[in-house]
Amino acid sequence: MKLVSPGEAAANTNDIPAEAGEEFVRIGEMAKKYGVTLRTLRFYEDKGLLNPHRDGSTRLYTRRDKARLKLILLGRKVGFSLRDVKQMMDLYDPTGSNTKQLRLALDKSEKQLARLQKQRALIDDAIGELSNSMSIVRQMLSERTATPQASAAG
Amino acid sequence: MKLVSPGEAAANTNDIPAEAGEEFVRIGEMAKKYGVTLRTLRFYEDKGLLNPHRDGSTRLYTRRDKARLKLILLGRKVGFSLRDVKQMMDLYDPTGSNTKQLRLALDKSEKQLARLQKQRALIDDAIGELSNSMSIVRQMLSERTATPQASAAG
DNA sequence: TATAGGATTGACGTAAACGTAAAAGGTGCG
DNA sequence: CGCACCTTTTACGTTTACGTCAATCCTATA
Repeated sequence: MKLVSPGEAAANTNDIPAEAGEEFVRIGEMAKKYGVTLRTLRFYEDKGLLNPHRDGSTRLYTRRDKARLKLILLGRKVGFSLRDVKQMMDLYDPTGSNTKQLRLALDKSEKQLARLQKQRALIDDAIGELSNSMSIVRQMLSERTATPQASAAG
Repeated sequence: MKLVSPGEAAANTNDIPAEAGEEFVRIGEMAKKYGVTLRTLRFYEDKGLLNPHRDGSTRLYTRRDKARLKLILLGRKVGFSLRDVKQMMDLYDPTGSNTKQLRLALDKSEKQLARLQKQRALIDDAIGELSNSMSIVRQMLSERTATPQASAAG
């Protein structure tokens, strides 16, 4: 059932050669492993962020895809758009020093950091205003609740 | 040109009676005054958040509309959706104590406060991860930049 | 063989808050 | 008179990251 059943790697209908460490997983497992939906994985592929192999029409993900997905998820976590992530990933060259990629990443990161800090400021601001309003509302409510003492009760 | 020109309120083509304090402004002024676009004001009206009077087809905003708009903008600032804002506003009753309205507002505010705090936590998290990644990238870049010392320069 | 469980592609739907274009009417000024 | 400027309504477009069918296919299993 599972292509990467723990310990066994033979007697499979598919022709996938279990060449030392070449572990393929299908979309369902991949999704569970990283806590995303199938739709998400297909979407990322559609956007050019992933490029799983195919067995016929079935997607097969290798550890390369896993590494890429990890990067995507990290990128999303820190607030990059998928476009940004793709732009950075597209610069990756396994044969070079990737200086350009690193510089772009650093550049984008600095900007993103600034955005995050601004966002935090906005949120702090909002929290302040909201707390303020809440205390006022509480005040108004307590006035409506605790005054039947002076006026005629009822 | 302006319906509420400073000091003068007569000699106007429109039949708007300048009855003590009843100041009407048209959409353009209203927009400038609160830093929103015309589209925004029409949109809010379409969503039932505003109900300006009409002179024929021309919208005329009174201070009541201004008060409502202020509330809307405050709501948006603290992160409420327009639906939330409307829901709270719709409970307003000028003849009652508005206890229900206040309770709803307080309830929504508590939830929103929780959301904001969660958001802040996420952002702090993101800032942490991002800073982390950045220092790593900087490290990698400095290794690529500062090593022509050992290898042949170039 | 029937059935359940995965997998595929395609394509419309969703959320929020407007942006923007189009086509037209009203108004004051020179 | 004519033009600039403001306003109107209608309605599709934008953004981002998927959700949610729908129809179909393949495969392992009882």
